[in-house]
Amino acid sequence: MTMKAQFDHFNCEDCPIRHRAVCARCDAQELEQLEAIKYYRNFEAGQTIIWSGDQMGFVGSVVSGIATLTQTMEDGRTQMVGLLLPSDFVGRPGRDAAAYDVQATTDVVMCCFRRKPFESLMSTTPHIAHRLLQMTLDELDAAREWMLVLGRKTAREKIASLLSIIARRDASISQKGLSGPIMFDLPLTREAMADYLGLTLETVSRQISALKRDEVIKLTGKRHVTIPDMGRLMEEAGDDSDGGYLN
Amino acid sequence: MTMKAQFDHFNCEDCPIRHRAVCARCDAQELEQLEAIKYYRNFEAGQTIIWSGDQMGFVGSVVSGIATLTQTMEDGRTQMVGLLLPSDFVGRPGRDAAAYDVQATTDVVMCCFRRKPFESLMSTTPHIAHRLLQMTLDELDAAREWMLVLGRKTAREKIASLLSIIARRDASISQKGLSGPIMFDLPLTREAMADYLGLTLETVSRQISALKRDEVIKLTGKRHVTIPDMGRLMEEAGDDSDGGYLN
DNA sequence: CAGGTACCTTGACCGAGATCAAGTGGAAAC
DNA sequence: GTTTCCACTTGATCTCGGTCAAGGTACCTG
Repeated sequence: MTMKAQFDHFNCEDCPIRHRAVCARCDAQELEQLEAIKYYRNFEAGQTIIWSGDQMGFVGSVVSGIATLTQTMEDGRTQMVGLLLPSDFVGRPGRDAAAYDVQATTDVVMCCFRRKPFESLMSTTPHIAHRLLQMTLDELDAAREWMLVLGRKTAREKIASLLSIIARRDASISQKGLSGPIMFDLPLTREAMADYLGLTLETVSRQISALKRDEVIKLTGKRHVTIPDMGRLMEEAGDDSDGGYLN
Repeated sequence: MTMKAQFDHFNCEDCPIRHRAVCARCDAQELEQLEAIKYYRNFEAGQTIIWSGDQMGFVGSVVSGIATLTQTMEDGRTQMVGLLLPSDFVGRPGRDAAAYDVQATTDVVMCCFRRKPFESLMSTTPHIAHRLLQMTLDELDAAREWMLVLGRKTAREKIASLLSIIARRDASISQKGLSGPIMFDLPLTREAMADYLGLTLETVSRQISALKRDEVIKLTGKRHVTIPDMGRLMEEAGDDSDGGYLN
């Protein structure tokens, strides 16, 4: 309920995702054109932002909060296919109907662009199309890394992989680096983690307990995680722990 | 050994993937610029086209044959993360080192573009960038469908899903439609199917035998498949069998 | 404070798919 | 023709993670 009004409108110049979102490369004049077709929408934790199959009147960016992309089979089995963080893009230009459910896992603010005007803007300003291509290629890489997790990793490795992804993302946002202990809050319930990793929530819970018992992680409450040794966690994830590159 | 010379060079105008590849939208003048930086390369079945980590001097399109994108863990577990068919794009503009292994599963002809010139061409001709965005978005959708298969489907459903993907692709290339029996040759070994689906080759073999026993498919030899009833197969895959849309 | 609810943990048991092992079939090689 | 090899099949057994079930904990609300 609090502080929502501040998002009813603000300038692109002051936008917290200005330098990472689909508009990152736009110049002042292009931003102006975007401003003309944009509007903000707020969603509460748990709310469904888009239902699969819905007509898409808009595309847009996550400004703050975390949302999930999920696919559901007729019998109810669900698989998360995307985790949307601030600056991530929602929707597909040129597509009428949504292909996935989009749900807010925390309170979410979205910067929406009316779809048709956005599409024509895209065809005239290469900066937007080019940035969107770059972001889509990154997402494709992430999806492929995730496929290895889903197809070939054990439950323990899956949990360790998820934790290391979240840890790296947090480190990259907060600019803290990966040496020394890392702390963060899990933005997902056990069930959402299970849907992410192709597991059941019971298995997620058991493996988190096991990693805690083995001192790979520390837990404060149920959501606050401390990682004393990032290298150790990455070994558990089955990843090359040779430092690696920070995106 | 036979008939390779014909691919040493031919005109883009006569190219079998002219209307589907990254160059699909290019006009005559743009094609000319592409011609100047392109060359053909032939690979034999089983050959590795690109090793993960290699410097990428080129990007390109599969002209004919089938290749796979795979990721491998240190202990040897491998997961296929992409199946490359004629017209599919290989490589990522702007990236120096290959992220995945690319292997030819049949004899493959590639149309390669030297990377640096291709990148600068891309920034001047929106037709290429736009087509690449479209293809990347399609690949991302395919990857997400695949994530549902890997994370939530049973072994039997996985096999049925793979067969239905191949069947639909063949139908779309040969323009035969999906009513009536469908026939095709499996382009993958049991092991490659296992790597695709996150299974072992033994499980793949058993499930194929089971689908044959239950008359969902017919086998002639080990590779030639006949699908008497596509709706039945899609039920087995756990997909909505409501006809669906053909891409 | 009691009661409810949402989220999480833990235990007991079970089964789908992995693992280990042996055998088959067909095509190329000698 | 037989040897070899590779892709594949099938069987026996094991195990990881799923299923079912019973609490536990923190935070609401009345």
